[in-house]
Amino acid sequence: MPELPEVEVVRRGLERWAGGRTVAGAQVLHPRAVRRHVAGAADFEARLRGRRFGPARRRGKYLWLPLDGGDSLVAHLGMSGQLRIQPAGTADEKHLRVRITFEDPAAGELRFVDQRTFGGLSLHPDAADTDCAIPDVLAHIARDPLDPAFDEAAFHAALRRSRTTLKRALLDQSLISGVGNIYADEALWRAKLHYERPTATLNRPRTLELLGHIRDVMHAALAEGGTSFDSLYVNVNGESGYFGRSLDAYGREDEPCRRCGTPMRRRPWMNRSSYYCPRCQPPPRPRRQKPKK
DNA sequence: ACGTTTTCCTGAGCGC
DNA sequence: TGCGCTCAGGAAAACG
Repeated sequence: MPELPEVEVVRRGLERWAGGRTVAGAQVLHPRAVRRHVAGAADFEARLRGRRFGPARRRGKYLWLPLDGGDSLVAHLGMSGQLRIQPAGTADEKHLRVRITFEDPAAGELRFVDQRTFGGLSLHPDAADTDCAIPDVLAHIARDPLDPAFDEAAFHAALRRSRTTLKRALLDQSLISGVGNIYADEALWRAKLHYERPTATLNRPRTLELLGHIRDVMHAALAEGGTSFDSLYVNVNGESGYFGRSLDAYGREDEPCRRCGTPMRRRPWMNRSSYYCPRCQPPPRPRRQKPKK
């Protein structure tokens, strides 16, 4: 389950191993892996041939490689996606979905491997109305907290304006991108905030503190060289990262809170789970709807 | 227009 | 041994 730091590691790997190279051919082995390329697998393959990759870019968990001529190859790893550079002739992975070969085959081929096929590749033109070059399909994705241009004031204003709850807001890609279930729980634990706290109750310093914790937990992951929760994630060099040792909240049901020792809790939340410390992160007092007599 | 729910997909893990 | 069930996850479509 790659989160933003893992995706950043993949970006760096793509930049080093695919940037500047020219595509010899592309082979789609599973149509679902290119389902977001609406013109279809054959079109995807045809339009990649002969194109040269520019420097790899990222926003949130989306990756893209600009192509000479204007479009970009957009990638999302989903839950189980991997991008790997493999020597030509290496046995196909069981869940190999797309293979991209280059005009300099000695430097290896690019493979998209994805067991659960939530991820995928597609080609898109750049958005016309943005100051920075970004594929049109990503124009609605907010900047991520590691982006120097992330607008903290606008994020705080959005929290104040909205009537939603904290974790929902953290996972809302139009407000802030790149925060997944794991790091949302980690950052909320660090900030001692409950996941169902109404966003409008945060004052500015509290919002900034929460953003600081999000960045801290992501930087910590990056410092470990890109991390992951299980072996499904592999970076472009085929090395798997692991951040499990550093998790303070996610997956720690019934284990003692590392701050106060209280057993951590897990609660069902939006068809998944939220982990929190009931003492450090007390639930918000239910808003009184109508004063009962 | 907004917030919420459902959907997509596969394999690991579990109870029986 | 194997069946059927639950769970995991991001993001977009569908729903209210």
